[in-house]
Amino acid sequence: MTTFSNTLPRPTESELELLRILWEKEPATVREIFDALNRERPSGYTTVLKLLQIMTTKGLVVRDEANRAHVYRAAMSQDAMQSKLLKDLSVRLFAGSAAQLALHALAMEPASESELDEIRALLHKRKANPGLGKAESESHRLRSRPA
Amino acid sequence: MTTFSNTLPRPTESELELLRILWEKEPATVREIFDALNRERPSGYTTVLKLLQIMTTKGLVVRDEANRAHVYRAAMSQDAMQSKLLKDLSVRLFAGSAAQLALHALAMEPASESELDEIRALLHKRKANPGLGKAESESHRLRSRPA
DNA sequence: CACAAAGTACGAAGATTTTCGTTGACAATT
DNA sequence: AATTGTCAACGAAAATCTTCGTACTTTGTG
Repeated sequence: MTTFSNTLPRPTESELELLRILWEKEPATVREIFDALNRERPSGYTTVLKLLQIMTTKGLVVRDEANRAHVYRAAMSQDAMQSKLLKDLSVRLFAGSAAQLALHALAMEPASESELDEIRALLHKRKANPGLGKAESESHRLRSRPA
Repeated sequence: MTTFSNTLPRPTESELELLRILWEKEPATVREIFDALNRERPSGYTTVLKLLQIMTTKGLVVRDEANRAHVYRAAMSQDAMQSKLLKDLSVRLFAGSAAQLALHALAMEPASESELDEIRALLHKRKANPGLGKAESESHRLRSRPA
């Protein structure tokens, strides 16, 4: 097979759309994904198929070819992808500060009580244990810059 | 006159790069932006110029043509753009929940004490006055990953 | 005035993304 | 076996993004 880069490329707009569906319904066939997508917006079957093929070569999804109708899965969990893209956006738009990003996001929209509680809990843990990210999987730690 | 759409398009990768410089230095001429960009990465003068022209037609920047060297400004403040793109990402990746997004971002990277304080203050205000944001939609499934 | 410097406008090539038509393989049904 | 329906593979067109060369214009200097 082609050489593996351990860093998956950033999904494009449409690719992300399919990933969203996949995370919801995986594992899924092209037909299933196609149907789900068309509940949101019109699109052709082969369009979805082609995209999934491209995403396969990019490593964004993996497929099981055992049966005639191939079965697809996302290669990266939604959680991991969220981290990845957030980090990306924080660099591009918030000078690398995820905290600034978070603050902005919080100010933007009301949160439910349970969500607020979760955040409070996180802040508590943070206070006791500052500088502890959740970078458990593949993500490396950032040096905290001069405060 | 060209018809005005009140919603600006999402800036592309390179466009965002120029916007970042603009927010820092605006108002600025092409030369100034070009110089600043080349402190980060190599690029041609006309490349920057062309991009700015495109961004002008898109409405992402506005320019003052009074003098020979046109002077550019971002059409949208950094703050507004941050909100816009964050909202966008929350829809595309977090089922519309900016709070979930914020939570994820917080968990990702250590924040400074002052930033944490800011967040605490915001949470306080939120508690006293819930539903202060824009949308009151309820869409969330909470998930705290196994620590 | 002629020349050089600095600027904008234009066009176009290359890369990537998005979309879909067509083809051929396989399977189920008659 | 012939017909009909489903599917993956392929190629290619259309749209968008990225980059830069070339040409023309304006300003300042001798």
